[in-house]
Amino acid sequence: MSKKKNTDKYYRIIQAATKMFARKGFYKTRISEIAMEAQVADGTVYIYFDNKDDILISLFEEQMKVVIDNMVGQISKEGDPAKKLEKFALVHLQLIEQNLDMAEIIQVELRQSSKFMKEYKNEKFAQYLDLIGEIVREGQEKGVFKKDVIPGVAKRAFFGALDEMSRFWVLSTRKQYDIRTAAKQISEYFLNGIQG
Amino acid sequence: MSKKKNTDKYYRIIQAATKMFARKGFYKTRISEIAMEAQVADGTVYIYFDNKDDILISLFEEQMKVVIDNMVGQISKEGDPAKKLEKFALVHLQLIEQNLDMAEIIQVELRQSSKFMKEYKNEKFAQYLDLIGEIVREGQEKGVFKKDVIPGVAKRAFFGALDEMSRFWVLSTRKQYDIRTAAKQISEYFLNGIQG
Amino acid sequence: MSKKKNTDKYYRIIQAATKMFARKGFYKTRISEIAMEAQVADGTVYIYFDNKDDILISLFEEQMKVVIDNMVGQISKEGDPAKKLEKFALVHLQLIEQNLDMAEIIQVELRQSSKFMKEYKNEKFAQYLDLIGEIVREGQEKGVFKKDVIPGVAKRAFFGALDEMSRFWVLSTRKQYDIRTAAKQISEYFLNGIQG
Amino acid sequence: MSKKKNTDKYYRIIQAATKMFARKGFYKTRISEIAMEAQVADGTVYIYFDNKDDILISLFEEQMKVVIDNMVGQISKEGDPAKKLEKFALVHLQLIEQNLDMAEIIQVELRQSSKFMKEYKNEKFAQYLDLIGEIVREGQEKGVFKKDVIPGVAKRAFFGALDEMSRFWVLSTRKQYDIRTAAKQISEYFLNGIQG
DNA sequence: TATGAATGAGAATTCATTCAT
DNA sequence: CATGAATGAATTCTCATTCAT
Repeated sequence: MSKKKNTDKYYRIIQAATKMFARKGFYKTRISEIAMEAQVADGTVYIYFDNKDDILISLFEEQMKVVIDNMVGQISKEGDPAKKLEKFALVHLQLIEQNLDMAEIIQVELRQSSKFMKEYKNEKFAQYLDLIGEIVREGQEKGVFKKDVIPGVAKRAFFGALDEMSRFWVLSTRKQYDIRTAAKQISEYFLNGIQG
Repeated sequence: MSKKKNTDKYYRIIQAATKMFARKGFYKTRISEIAMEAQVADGTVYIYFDNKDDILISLFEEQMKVVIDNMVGQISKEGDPAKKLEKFALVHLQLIEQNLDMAEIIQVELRQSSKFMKEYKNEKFAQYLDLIGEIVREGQEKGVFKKDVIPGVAKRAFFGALDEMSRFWVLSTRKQYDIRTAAKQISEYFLNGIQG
Repeated sequence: MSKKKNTDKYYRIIQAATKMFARKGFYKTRISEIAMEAQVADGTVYIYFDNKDDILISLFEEQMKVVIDNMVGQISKEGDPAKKLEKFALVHLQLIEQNLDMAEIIQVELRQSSKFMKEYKNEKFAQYLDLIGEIVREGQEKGVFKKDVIPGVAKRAFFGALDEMSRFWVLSTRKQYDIRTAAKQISEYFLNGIQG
Repeated sequence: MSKKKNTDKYYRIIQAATKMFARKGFYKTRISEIAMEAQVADGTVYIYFDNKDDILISLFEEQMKVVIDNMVGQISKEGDPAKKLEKFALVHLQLIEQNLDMAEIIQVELRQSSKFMKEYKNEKFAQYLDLIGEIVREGQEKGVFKKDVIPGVAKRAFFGALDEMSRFWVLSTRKQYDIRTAAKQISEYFLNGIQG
């Protein structure tokens, strides 16, 4: 009964679910709507996924794989930790912009994951967050970041700042600031503060 | 037909819902569970609220009123914008700590609000966010914050940093850092950056 | 626990119920609506009536008392059975016209009585119907009506003709025929037939 | 989303609903009872019908289609308008007798239709009534019915007479008159009157 | 008597999931 | 593999009725 992956229909369902979850939310989205959007029968969804929860998790992990790989590739090109943080901010916001539906799901639906799926340990997200933690640690080792900065706090603060910014992006219809500006601002705050 | 407010039962239901929504999430919480927790009959819930959505909204607005008043009072005691930001961070995390259930609902359930309640304009949240925006603007006017900081970005970045931090708090069972430390760290990043 | 009758509130509730049942139907009418219309509290309704069914029955019997007395009085003025039938038709339609709400309840809601109130024997209605039966019998005895007419069939046929006519009246917004015309036509059909 | 018709289950549900509505009335009948009677799951009912109202309407229209076709066929065999009326009376009562459940629903439940279904325009019934109106008009044209008879009144009077008669039939447990007698009597009243 | 807040049994409807074809 | 009709458990909300004040 193991589910088939990496097939055309599997991805069509993932795509359809991404779209529908983003539009209507996880709970308000019907399996039949996903099936219709994916142009398959309702029952077919259950050939590829165990249940509704499984669609959400799969969708998330599938995309985070890509996102993390992408991010790791981009960051590793930079040597300087400060540049790496700047790059992270930019790439993060760009990824959001390129995949608004996915971004909305991560921000809105997946927050609930701890509630509705007790067993789901969101490792992919921890991994993503740690990319920031690693940069901070590296900066401290190289002596360019303050020693008293706590990486576990800093990574959350930095990610949170980006995340809140992107929520605004996702939800607002007309974008007031361009991505480069926002990314630049946020990394600047973190690196040098707003105090002048 | 207008619903009774400011009565004992009204607040008992709000309390019960806060607890249950935090534990099980909005969708997984049954009206009957809220009623039982509040020690009223199922039908009684509908004397005080229009429907399940109304409970969530009411609960949120009721608490935000208190939170905003509280925060405004605390900040106004400080004269220096930098001190105000520090204070905001500390008070925010303290409020979270004192009301973990409410915090969880705001962070997890209310994010969905834009999905399941198209009409609900979350003005209280915008108001709260603007408290930060105002501090930033004030700091710029006083010449203590950099001129090129965009208040609309900074307020989100700062709130996001605190919010992500507190999510970690809310969700993790054992607290690794104390609140004062976290608040101090985050405001320090924003004021002076992590670069040293 | 016997219910008080013949009081101001009792009649106000009867009036309110008549209006609401006619507008919305028995099942769709809420006790609270009747109470509001009667300007009494919900609980007060139960001081005067046992339950919702009891309101419908009381309302019906209360009005039929008046209707039957009225009809008996009017008919007894006529000596000729044919004239009596004519009179019956006219008075019936006039009563309907004067009390459209009541008419609607009799025609629509009370038809259901045998369904929702197994125990309710609609004696008042049988009594009303028998007024016609009596006229027929009298006419036969006097030798003015055909001997082979079965009074039990004739009374139903005559009443049914009037009733269907008045349903049309009650339900249609603009009246196409005046009452005297309709009453005259119907009694004419019965007395002399449409064949000519 | 469009409902399936003309399937085995569709008709089984119609049959079950006809039976239950006739026995207990529309409001007192539970969907679960209809489902059980039809030997399908509760949810299955909603595959074939939008809601409870829709069952009642569908049931009625489905049967009226048959009744009207049947009646038209029978009447057209007669040439003489008087014979046609006689035939109408007989066939109407026979149809009632053959389908007591349906008859009860039409007489009792559907009277409420104008109340609980504001939008439902009972066209099938108007059509049925007009069969009588047409016969009357035809009779007048052929010079066998009086000129001053108003077809719109006569059709209601004739139908009402039959309808009231059949209500008696439907509701009474033991039948006192046979159908042919009743039909003969009623059409005789209309054609030649009871006056002799 | 009169009130109206509270009750809680009850019912329509939904929708994730299954499984015969 | 794919289908989609069928299932039936589950849940919100209603409203007649009660009863403490």
